[in-house]
Amino acid sequence: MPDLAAPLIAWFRSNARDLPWRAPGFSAWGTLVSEFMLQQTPVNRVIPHLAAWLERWPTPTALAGDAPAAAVAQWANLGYPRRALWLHRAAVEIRDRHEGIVPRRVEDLLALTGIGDYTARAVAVFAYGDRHPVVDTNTRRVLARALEGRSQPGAPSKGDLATMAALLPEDQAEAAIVNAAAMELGAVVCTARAPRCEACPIAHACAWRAASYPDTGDGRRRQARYEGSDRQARGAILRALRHAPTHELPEEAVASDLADRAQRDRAIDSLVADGLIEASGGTLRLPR
DNA sequence: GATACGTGGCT
DNA sequence: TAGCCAAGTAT
Repeated sequence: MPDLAAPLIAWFRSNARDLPWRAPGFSAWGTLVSEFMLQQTPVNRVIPHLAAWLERWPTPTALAGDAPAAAVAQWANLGYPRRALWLHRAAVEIRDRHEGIVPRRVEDLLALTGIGDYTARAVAVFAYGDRHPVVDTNTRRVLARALEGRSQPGAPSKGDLATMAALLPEDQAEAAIVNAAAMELGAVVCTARAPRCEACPIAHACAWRAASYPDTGDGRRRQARYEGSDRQARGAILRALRHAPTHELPEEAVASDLADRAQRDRAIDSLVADGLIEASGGTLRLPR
């Protein structure tokens, strides 16, 4: 296997974006919050929301002491609002089980609500400097191309972690950089749509390039249509509640513009089931 | 393992 | 413009 670590490290040292969570002294809590926000939301949309969030809640305990409603409202238009609820739950768990300190062990991080294989290792590596493989969608695409000669990765699997682990240098600090560099490369050079191979530090060792860029992107499912969907209806209801003075509104006033009554009721029921809203006496509100 | 889950920018 | 895409997780 070619040594990808050395060129990745060199490239990252001179090309890494100046992102807030890479600033020296950025807290583990800040890293955790940033990773929650970055779960499926683009970097540029996260940055201003992250700053506002940390100003309001500088510690897990501060967030845990506030109502879930405050978290869901502050989440604004970042998307997938259940992440706000999960982040609040994680803060409560950190306060109650870890004395208010973001845990360092992957096992403990995985036990927190809303944290999976990616986020647990991202916090352990980027906040605490420990040596673990960190694999996100960018890294999976980079590895699929460089090592397998495929244009897109296959389904996520535990094997991804083993593959990345095999590329990491022994040195802890360098291993962390390789993890970050693989993600960064996928985000800005080895992109899904129009990769900039002329700027790639590992192009010389890339199996996809050597194979003349075959299109192996078969079998990819299309994202469901959003316009007119139940998800859009949920979003409209939540947006109305976020903007309401006390985060509550009469059920009849919520999303009255939703033409499909059955769809509105479905959306309300599913939001209640998810814990994102509460319903009682004809009133809808964000969770207290 | 497939599916549900927001929102907005880009092509 | 309709579709693609974005630092995933839980069920």
